[in-house]
Amino acid sequence: MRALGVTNDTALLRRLNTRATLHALRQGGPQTLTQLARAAGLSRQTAEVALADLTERGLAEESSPTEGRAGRPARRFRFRAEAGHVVGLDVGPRRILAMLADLNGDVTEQRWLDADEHMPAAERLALAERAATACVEAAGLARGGVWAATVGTSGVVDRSGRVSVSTLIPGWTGLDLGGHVGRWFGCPGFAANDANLAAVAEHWRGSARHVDDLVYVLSGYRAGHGLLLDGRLRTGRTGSAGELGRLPLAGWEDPSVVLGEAGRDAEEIFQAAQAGDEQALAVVDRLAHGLARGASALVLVVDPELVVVGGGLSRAGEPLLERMRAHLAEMCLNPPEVALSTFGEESIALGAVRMALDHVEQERLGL
Amino acid sequence: MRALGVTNDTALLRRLNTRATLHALRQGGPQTLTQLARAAGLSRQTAEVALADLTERGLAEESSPTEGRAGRPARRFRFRAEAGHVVGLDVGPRRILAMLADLNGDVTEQRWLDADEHMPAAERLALAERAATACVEAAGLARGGVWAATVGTSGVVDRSGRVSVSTLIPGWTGLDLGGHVGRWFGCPGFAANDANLAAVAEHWRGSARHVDDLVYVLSGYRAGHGLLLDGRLRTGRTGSAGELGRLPLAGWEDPSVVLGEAGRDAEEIFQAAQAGDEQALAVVDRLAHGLARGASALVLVVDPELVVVGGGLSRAGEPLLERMRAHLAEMCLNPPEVALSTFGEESIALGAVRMALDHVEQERLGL
DNA sequence: TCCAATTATGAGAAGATGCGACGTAAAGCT
DNA sequence: AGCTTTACGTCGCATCTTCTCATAATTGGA
Repeated sequence: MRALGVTNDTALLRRLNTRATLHALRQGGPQTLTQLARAAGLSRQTAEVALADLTERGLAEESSPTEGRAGRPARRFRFRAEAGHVVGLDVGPRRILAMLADLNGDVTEQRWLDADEHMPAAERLALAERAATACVEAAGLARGGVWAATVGTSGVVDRSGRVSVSTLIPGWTGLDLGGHVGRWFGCPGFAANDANLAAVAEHWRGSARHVDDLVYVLSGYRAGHGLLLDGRLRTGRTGSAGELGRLPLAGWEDPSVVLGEAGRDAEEIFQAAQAGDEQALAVVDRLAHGLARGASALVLVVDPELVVVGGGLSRAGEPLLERMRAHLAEMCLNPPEVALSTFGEESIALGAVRMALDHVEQERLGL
Repeated sequence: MRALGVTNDTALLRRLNTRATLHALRQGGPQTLTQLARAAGLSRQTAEVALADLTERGLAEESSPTEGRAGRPARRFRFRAEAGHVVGLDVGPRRILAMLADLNGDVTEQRWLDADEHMPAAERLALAERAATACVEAAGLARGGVWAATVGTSGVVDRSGRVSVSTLIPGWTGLDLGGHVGRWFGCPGFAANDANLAAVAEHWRGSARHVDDLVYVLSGYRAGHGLLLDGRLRTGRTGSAGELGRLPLAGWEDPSVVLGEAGRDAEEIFQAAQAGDEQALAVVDRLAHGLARGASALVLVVDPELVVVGGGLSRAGEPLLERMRAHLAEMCLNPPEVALSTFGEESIALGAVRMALDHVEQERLGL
């Protein structure tokens, strides 16, 4: 029970109202003083004071004085999204993606780099740093221009940003990933599980925009489940929430085995299935069954509104979804909606950006 | 995004400070003005104003003027827990328990009534109302003295307090349980799943007091799982979170079948197991295995800190826990702690009390 | 070109709240 | 009875918000 009796003087009011003004400014784009005051639920004078404060902190700026309407031209303000930036990284077994985004979360730079599955940890880290600094330099940011950074990776990542279990990436287990990335830019650094970050991205701007309880199924080469409840990430005590590896689910089939038995290239099967090929559809059905088995455990446990399917198998598209819906309907009392991931391969880095922004908004913007 | 720009004037400060004062008053018991001010982080004057407000609302009272210390006697204030009451009910297939509690959550009246498994819904409801009103009348409460009421029952209960699925109680499906109990006392009425309420009770005052992420396993005649994350109940979109009934878990055994095969009375087996009887221990191990199977799904999905075991099988005590720990350790990467329920048969009604209090604290006390 | 209409600004007054300081009251102790 | 101790109560001041009203800067039409 904190945040109650810390400083309930008028300074708190001021902070609250500045926060409300900043929120209104970020939500509604460039606005006049009067519009901002109305949006924030404040008087014009109060909004003005708040904006003076924000301007001094570099977060707001008075912009183009007017546009063609009757009456005295209104003062317009805009949010200075370029006042700070965050870095989001996806460090996978085979590829690395770095993104640089401004305070609006708009991605201004991004770099893909290829990695090797067997690459040692130090080399992979160096590659990730190169991808990230390339973005930062391309944007011409000064030292201290990165306010927070987050890495997403496969494996179990604990609250402190340390990888506690990683089976896919050599030398990864025990690595303080969050600490490393923070040191690169002299800013707070975080790390999280890839499926969890993908879930965050979908909730932020993707298929799960209007949903607060969702399960993300990362299928394919990297597998895992992400869990968002009440709009917040659930990683569990040790960060291993959603790691179903050892749950003895009856009748589960490994996707790679299924695809192996099919004897055709995955992409080929997916296209054939979308064209209506019976044999390919049967393969997709078996894949869907496997995904639904895993997802059903999460669905039965948390009863979410939506299941978002991402990762390699999601390239099978609508036929896969349709079969997953059917299988989930058999396995669950109240089957949730099922949707495809919006962002595909970029979702993990995008979720990392969002997580870094969460920190910035809370700590530096005081939101 | 609300609660930002609603009324950020000084009245908000006042509400916040009154809230802080009330919080300090409830936490620390009867205290002097100065102590209260310090605990709430306010000046004495501000605390005084807040207390005047609370006194007017009947929530605080100036009590015994002094005790034997040097100096001018301090004014002492106490929280008037008797200003309001809540009702918590446990309506099960065979028994009904009603509790009346004051604003501190202290149970002042309680009544058990026997029901029959085959009793029609209307009759069961009438019995529940009788149990509850008996408590209210015994306490001599005036009309309007009950500020909120909650019922716990087996089955799936949705957010609105309606029973959407009930297999154990005839006529229960579709019943607006929350609405009924609210109408009895002319107050807000709520209903929730029994295992969930038991989890709430354990988190409130039981084995899970110091833990915010927990899974409650209600074992035995009534089965189910309760889920608390971040200290808050997770019921899911439709209220069916934790209903694993249709999860195809390999190697799961029905407890009643296990006990049936054992050929002895359950109570007898539990006692023998606690005395070290090998055969009885084997039965307990099979039961523990079944419970752990179900619990493991929840544990793997949400990675909680603690699993609390309640319900009939929990009477097997420490041997059951010990076996569950062993089985969970096999099934989970990071096995959580396992503990026995503190409250036994009263946990559901107690959780109902707590849920009613949650509503009262939020809506009537403005906490 | 000038004037009315329109819209927003800017300054001042009033109301509410919180806090620090200082004098005062009420007890115990010698 | 007087001193010490502890807490009370009042006063004044600072902060913050809102309301009001006069003023400024445009547009559009006569």
